[in-house]
Formats: sequence, structure tokens, C-alpha cells
Amino acid sequence: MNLQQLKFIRAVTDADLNITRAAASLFTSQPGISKQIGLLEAELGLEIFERSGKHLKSLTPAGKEIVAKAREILDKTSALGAIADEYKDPGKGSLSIATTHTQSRYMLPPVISRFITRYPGVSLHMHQGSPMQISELASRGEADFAIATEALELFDNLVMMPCFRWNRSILVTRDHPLATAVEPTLHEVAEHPIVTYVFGFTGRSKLDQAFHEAEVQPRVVFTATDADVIKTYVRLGLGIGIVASMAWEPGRDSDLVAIDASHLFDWSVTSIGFRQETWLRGYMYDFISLFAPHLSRDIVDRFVAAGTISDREKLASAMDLPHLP
Amino acid sequence: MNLQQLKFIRAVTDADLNITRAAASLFTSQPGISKQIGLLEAELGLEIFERSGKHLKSLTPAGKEIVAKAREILDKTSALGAIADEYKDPGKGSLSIATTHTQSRYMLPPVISRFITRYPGVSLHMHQGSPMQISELASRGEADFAIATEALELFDNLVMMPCFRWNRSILVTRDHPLATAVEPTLHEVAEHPIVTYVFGFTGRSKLDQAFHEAEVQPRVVFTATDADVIKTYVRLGLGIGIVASMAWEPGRDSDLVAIDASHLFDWSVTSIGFRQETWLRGYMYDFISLFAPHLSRDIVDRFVAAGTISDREKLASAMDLPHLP
DNA sequence: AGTCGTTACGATGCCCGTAAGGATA
DNA sequence: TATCCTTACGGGCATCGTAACGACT
Repeated sequence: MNLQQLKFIRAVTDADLNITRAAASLFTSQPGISKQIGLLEAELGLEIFERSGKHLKSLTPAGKEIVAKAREILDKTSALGAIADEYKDPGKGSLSIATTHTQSRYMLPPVISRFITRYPGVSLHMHQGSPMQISELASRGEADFAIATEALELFDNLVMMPCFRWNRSILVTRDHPLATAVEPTLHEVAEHPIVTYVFGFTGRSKLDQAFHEAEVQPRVVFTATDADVIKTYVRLGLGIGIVASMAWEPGRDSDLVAIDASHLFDWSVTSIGFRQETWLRGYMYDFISLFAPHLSRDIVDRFVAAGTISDREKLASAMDLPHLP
Repeated sequence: MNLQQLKFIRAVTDADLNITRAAASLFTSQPGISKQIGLLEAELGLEIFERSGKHLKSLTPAGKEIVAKAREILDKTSALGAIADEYKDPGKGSLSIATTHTQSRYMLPPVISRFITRYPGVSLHMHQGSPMQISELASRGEADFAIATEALELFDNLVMMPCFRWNRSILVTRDHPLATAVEPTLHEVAEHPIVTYVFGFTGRSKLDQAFHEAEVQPRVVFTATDADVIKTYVRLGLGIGIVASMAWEPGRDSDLVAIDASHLFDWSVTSIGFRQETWLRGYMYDFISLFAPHLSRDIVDRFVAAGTISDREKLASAMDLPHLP
């Protein structure tokens, strides 16, 4: 058995049991993988993949466990590299963050700015995508951190830690009837056409939930994945915007009025997550603390050490999170 | 990087940084190890071992972490084999138990007997030693289970679970003045010369503690590592014996009188422990349950999942253990 | 017919073993 | 001086790539 073979079975599994594709992703030959998998199966004395003729059909029950264990092993081997890099030069390395538009546009800029000042030797990579894509990137180890408000809990190999609570604001043009409203009700809001996030993005679910519970049917006329687009259409008069409060910028958006709507909707929590197995470099701890000051190195370590999801939830609920704004 | 290299650095560390000895233990050549370590260090870009000239002096700080991580990786690779074996034939395999004389002589026989009936295909290996040796065997993975009353808590990579509580009996010959005593006091006991366990064995510490707290100075005239030897000297009239209650066998030891001493000493807890990283085969779960019926598969899994030592202690204290006899 | 996995074969390169050299305690 | 690690060198073997074959959709 060797690490190469483990990499191969992982790649094949990740490529939907297509050896050819796995070979392409690893820049190697397809027969090589086939051979090595055969050797590994011979050594273990059982089949990892179930074949139908010459096609891989599925993982055998044993194969599932073996691939899972192989993932753990490979994760730890990359940790070895991280350890070495940290000791060689704590200030040199790379950090890859997967996040949504809302975070990267409104929350991350000051954090990133402070981070690159402190760690000029760390090369930053940002991936933007849907919460689902983000979680998957982190879960597969292609991103070090996932930062999002939704979907992070769907991957059980991610350690996720709550960062802050936020709520929504209603954006209207200055001449809009709601512009002078203070604490409008859901009914009043629902009288106007609404422009907001696509489902699955930026706490959209809490928004739907509030309307549903109040038995009010909102007229959502347009949805987008980011607040910039939403604001554009609010300016065009398509409807009122409901966006995360941090998406209203005092300077740039002074042509719009932001009405706090935290009395209408449940608070959403933005979390940062990473793979359980990752070995966190010093600058990674620091990045987390820059983004969420209550997440000190100790606290993060405690999250990592917590064995079960319920242990982590306990830790999370014991924390008092900052409320934005 | 490959698994071989990780095996090498682990072996060298375990051989007190002596490459020659490590090579011997792995049945390979010394230069081969030297070379591979050099290659690994080159790949990681730092030294794992600190050299003084051509001798390995110590592990570098990075080296310590790297070796620790290497151990985890290697443990998981052996788990792969275990998974395969389990799926190939759940009834075939081997089980190696490290334990003390007290356990293997008095507690384990009925368990072993039932186990081999249920799993005739599992080859059993028993190692006997001091609690310290036992823990080390388990901690190094040379034994699957460690069963002992002391020292298990010293190794933090062992998951240990409480099995039962037991206490001590005073053994005297039939004609001894104490033979008819009921609930003798510590002072009465201390009037006689005592034969008992060596320090570090079979709950000896609780015994000393009781005398110390009562400010009584016992006259311990002979110590042994097992109750059979102790009983022999009690029969010779060297003194009264203080042994684990389960060491008095109604039939074989009817020439001696056993006086329950649980009112004098604190209860001791015997635990079973195994390495956190071991992948437990079905028969291993069963063995645990045979030895300690309250340790069901679910409970064991919960112990393994518990992230921190304090989590495990919480689980342990929530359990109500059988009291022997 | 096209896609995909297995088998066969040849070459490269890695790994291990023996032998010799150099440094430390 | 004895022990121990490193370097050097040669042989064997594992791995990888190309090419051909066979099987499924």
C-alpha cells in the first residue's frame, strides 16, 4: 500500500468512478491508475469498486469505508507539508478563501486589507460562488476556508464556527412611500414588489420563513445573487430591496434609504468553516481572529477538538456573537 | 513523501534516535533509512532530526510535530487493513491483549473462554506485564487492548473506559487472630505484618493512601506483583495478605479466610483502553462487551468520538459501574 | 460506434543492499 | 577505539507511459 494508490482511489471516487477522468485530473495515464487500484485491491484482498463488466458501477460497502479512511490519511499528509512550511517561514504560504459575494464585497475588504499588511508573504486566493459551491470547495480541500451564511452545515467534515449575526435592511428610493417609515410591518412591506436574493443565498431562507409565518405572500419580482445587482434594480424603481444590512454603504448608496428590518426577520449567522483535518497555520488562526475577534486560537482549537457536531453546537451557543451593524 | 519514509522516522524516534537500531527492528539496512530520511527532509525543506556531527541528537520542534502526525497517518493505514479484513471475514483475525496478572488470572478466564467459543477464527495473544508496560504496548499499537487498574491515564492517545469497581480483601490463615474479625479497623490491620502488591500494581496506590490518611504506618514485609505469590506467603505465616477481592477463590483458597475490606479502602476502577486511532473490528467490540457488559458498541463509539479527555471523563462518570464482588 | 477499463510490454527511475569514509563520545 | 551516520555505487524491481484488446451503453 502506498500514498499514490490512496490518491488514486480518492480521485476516482471524486470523478464519479470514471478512471479516465481521474487520470486526466491527476495528469497521469489511465492504465496506471487502473493497475494501481488493482494492486491495492489485491493487497487488501477485496474489491473497492464494484464492476459491471469493465465499468466501475459503485463503491462496495468496504470500499466506502476505505475511501473515507484514505481521505483522512491524505489530509494528514498535506498537514505534514503545512507543518514544515510553518516552521520554515511562518510568514510565507498561501491562503485560499471561498466565499459569497456578500462577504467578499462588504465584510472581507477591511479584513483582507489588514491581513495582507500583516502577512505580505502569504498569497491570497479568493473563490466566489454559491454557498453550496463554497462548502464543497472547502470540503474537498480546494479552499482553506469557507465563509457563508448557508449550506455550511451540510458537510460533516467541516468545522464551522459562528462569526457574527446580521439582519436585513429594506432599501427604497428617496421618493418612495416607505422612505419615511419607521419599523414597517411585514404587511406594509408586502404591499410593494420586492427585489432580493436568490434562494440559497445570503440568508434568503430566513426571509421566506418570516413571510410564511406571518401568512403574507410577498411579490418577489426579481432575484439576484448579490446586493449590487439588487440595488441597481431598486434604483430603476422595479421594487423595494431587501438585502443584508451591511450591503448598504453610507457614502455610495446615499441616494437610497435603508430601513432597518431586524424587527421583521430572524437574525442570520455567518460562519467560517474549514476541514477538520486541516493543520492550521499561524496566519490562518490570525485570519480567523481578524474576521471574528472572539475566535481566538484557543477557541478555534476547542472547536477542532470537539468530537461531535453536538459538542460544536454547544460551543457555538455558549458564545455571544457580535450583532451587525 | 511516502509511507515508508514515515515508518522510518517513527522507527528511529522509537529507537531513541538510533538509526542502526531502527534498521534492525525493521529488518532493513541502515543506510537505506538514512537515505530516505534525508530525502524526506529535503522534500519538506527542513530537518526533522537535530544532528551533532553525524549523530542524531534530538527531534527539532518541527520534527516533533511531524513525527506525531506521521504516527497518526500510519495508524490510519493499519486501519485500512483492519477494514478490509473485517469485510473479508468478520470472524477471522487476531486480538492482542496486554494486561496484568490480576486480570488475566482472575477476571479474564471466563471472558476469554466465551470469546474463543464465539470467535474460533480469531487468534488470541495475551501479554502480561506491569501497568506501565501494558499501557506502553497499547500506546505503541503492539497490543489492541490494555486492561489495567493503574497507569492507563498516563498515555493521552489511549481511549480508556471504566469496566468495574473492586476492592480488597484481607487474607489470613484460619488460626490467625483476625480470622474471626468483622470489619476490622485500619489500626487493627496495621498491627500485623502485611504482604501485598508492589507499588504501581493492582491499585496499590489506594491502599497506601488509606493508611496515610488514617495516619497509620503499616508494616509491609513483602510485596509481589501477583496474588498467587502473596497467598503463598500468607500461608507460610509471613503476614496477612491484602489483595484484590477477586483473587480469593472459594474452592482453591478455602484454607485461607478472606475478610472484606471495602470499608477500609477506596474503590479501584479497572479500565480497558485502546489507541484512539484503532479501527475496532466487530469482535473487538464484542470482546469489550463481554468483559464489561455496559460498554455496548454505541457507548464505545461515543468514547472514541469524544474529542477531549474531559469529555471522556464526563462519559465515564455518567456510567454506573458494577461493584465486585 | 463510441466510451471506458484491462492487459501487455518496454523504458525510466526509484529503492535497497553492500562497501567505504568520516565524525563523535 | 568503538559506535554510528553519511556518501558512493550497482543491481533489481516497481511504476509509468504507449499500444492493443475487450466490454459495456
